[in-house]
Amino acid sequence: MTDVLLDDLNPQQLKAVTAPDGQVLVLAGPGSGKTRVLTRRLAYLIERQGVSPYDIIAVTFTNKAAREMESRVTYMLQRELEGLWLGTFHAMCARLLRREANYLPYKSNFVIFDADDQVSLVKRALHDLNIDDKTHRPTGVHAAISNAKNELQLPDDMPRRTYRDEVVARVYKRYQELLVTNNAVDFDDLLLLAARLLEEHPGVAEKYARRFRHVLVDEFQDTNLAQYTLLKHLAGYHKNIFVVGDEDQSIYRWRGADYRNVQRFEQDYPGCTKILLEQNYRSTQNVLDAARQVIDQNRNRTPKHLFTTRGAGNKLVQFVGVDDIAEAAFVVDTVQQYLSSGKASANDFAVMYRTNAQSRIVEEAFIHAQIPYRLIGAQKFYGRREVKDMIAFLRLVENPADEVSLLRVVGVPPRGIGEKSILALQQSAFRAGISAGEVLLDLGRHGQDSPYWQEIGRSAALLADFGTLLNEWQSARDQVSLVSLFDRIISDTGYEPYINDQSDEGNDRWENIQELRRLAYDFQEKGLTEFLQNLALVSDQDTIPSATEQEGAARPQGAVTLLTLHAAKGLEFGQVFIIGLDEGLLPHSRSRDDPEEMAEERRLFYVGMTRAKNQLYLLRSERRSSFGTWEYSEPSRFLDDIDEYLIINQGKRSTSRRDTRLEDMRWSTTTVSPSRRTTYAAPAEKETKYKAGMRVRNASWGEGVVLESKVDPDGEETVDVHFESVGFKRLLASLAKLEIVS
DNA sequence: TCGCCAAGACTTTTT
DNA sequence: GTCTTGGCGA
Repeated sequence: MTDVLLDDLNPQQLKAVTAPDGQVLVLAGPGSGKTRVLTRRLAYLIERQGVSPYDIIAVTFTNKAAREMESRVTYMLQRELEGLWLGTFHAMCARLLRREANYLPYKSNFVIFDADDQVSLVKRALHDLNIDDKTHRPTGVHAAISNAKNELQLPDDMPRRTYRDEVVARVYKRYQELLVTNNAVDFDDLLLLAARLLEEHPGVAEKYARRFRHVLVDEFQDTNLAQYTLLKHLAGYHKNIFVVGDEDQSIYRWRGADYRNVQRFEQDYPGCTKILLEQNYRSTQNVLDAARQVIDQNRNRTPKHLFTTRGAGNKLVQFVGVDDIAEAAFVVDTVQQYLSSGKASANDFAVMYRTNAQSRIVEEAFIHAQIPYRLIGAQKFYGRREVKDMIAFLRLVENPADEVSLLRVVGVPPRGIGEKSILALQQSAFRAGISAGEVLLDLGRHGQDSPYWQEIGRSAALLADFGTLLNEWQSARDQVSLVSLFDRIISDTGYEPYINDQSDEGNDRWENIQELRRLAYDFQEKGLTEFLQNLALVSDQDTIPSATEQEGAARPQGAVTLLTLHAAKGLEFGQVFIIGLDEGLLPHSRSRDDPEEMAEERRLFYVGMTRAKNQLYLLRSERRSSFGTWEYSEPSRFLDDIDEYLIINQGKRSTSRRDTRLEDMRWSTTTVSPSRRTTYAAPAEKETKYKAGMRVRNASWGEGVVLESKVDPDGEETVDVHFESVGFKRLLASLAKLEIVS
């Protein structure tokens, strides 16, 4: 009798999945089956313990994790999970707050402000308080407010030890007032308001605590105080809380995450069951050993001994480029070698870096080599101006009080409404004690009969026109589908000709609008409110296809993934390149003076290393371009922690800038054929450069014997070599840099 | 009111 | 080097 739910679990996993009621702390090393344990636990509770999905809440940090968990459990149990609360912390809090909005100064259809909105609101607050935004930069003040919120502090709770504190507290207060008038909450508010709601209204807290017989939490090490408090309340009655995490993978300290919540958990629940998952199913032992040598330098953690049955595997490869271009060239050449030998497909590779700025040079190198790649993060889609415009229109329809959105689109496309008109509108709204949006709607409805028409004066007609549009959209919202509303807005505003000037960029912008429209299509039934919430709470992170999605026929050859170390958490790749292992970059210079920050940099490196299944490449370069000049750096201190016997040093290579420029010129010609890929190739002679029996040397694999060499019609020479170190390899002569020994 | 141009800032990570 | 912001002229 087989048991699909439990049979394939190792003893520790089994113990976790089938743990009795109470508090369970699962410390799961990288690749130890953390997600599997969590999903099986959920399935186990429902299927074997007879717990109704309605009585369970499961929280994650990303939408992707939530989706994956849901689909796996649904598949496993072959049933829908009616009533289950499963989603990100932010989404679960939004759901709670919308339900309990009568306890809050918000209407239940509040909108969620993203980072940009938040900063512009801080700007507004600074302006209102006559504070100079040069000495107190909006982003900095916002960060301080955000930190306070993560610590559950309201303006009056904040310490005021310096003048700066004083300013921040005042701005925070004003900022919060503005949010209320906009009927908007920010990311941090979702957590803060939910936590405080439960704290201040025991009746509400009890309602949810009684309902949720089981609380499940993913990535527990990344919780902040607000989240921890929230969980405590949610699990306050039944006290069945199952958390999974790994202190060593806590990389969101700057967002308020406190890995010590793991220790706090043990103190708060002395009777909790603690389970360590140490068997790794992902990497080779060499990768694990190296990663352990790095992470063992950190203190205040539960030591783990990760092991695998996969064997030692290859050693790590280290490479030092003379500059960042050589560094990128090494990555691309190496990938190229794998691809042409057919040993791997492009989606087996990932290039990871500390800062987004590092991606550009790697991107260029991949473009030149014509290897498809996929860039994760860096605000690719949702940060686009046209996308934000459209979202702002929709948000305005949903919530006319949203002045940030109103100001964004009132003059888009230009319709004769400028600074003066806006000021008149705002003053009029202020006098009437209502929002600017409401004044606009009234102007639209009543035209010259509106009480505001007179006092606004000259621009009233233009404002009224826009108000009319807004009114029409609002009624369309209730009558037609979301996508129809979307189309209405575009045609009413003449948005298409405005952004699409038929240039490449214009078409690109229009494409983005179409993409957003496709997303709206998925919310035809759920409606505008849900759509907007989803837009606010998804990130580009969530666009990373999961392993199962990747295997689909959609991408036959796949693409190399380029992503930050932060974005890499939870993913795995056959071959991983970590670039920029320089002091100042990894660890980042901003972390130099703070031991806690430094420890986090180390964890970040650890997270990156443990993404590798088969091969890990560690790269740095002696100098890299920054702003236009060269910056020189020392090797990262983290490299010193890895024993030499685990590393093969590939030495240096000097792909000079001149080479790349030459490449540029070739690629800019009009025709691009696949054979052009071989620009590095030796002169097109039919004769092979390498002959069977020759002894050759290669920087990575040392010496070997040529077995066979052939030139294809493109002039590309393929050499088969048997190396003493690694055995048979098929190489492109143009890329392999083989040196003839005899 | 709008669009263009120049100066300045920017690079840590993001739900 | 590139993107954003702000100032100025039409």
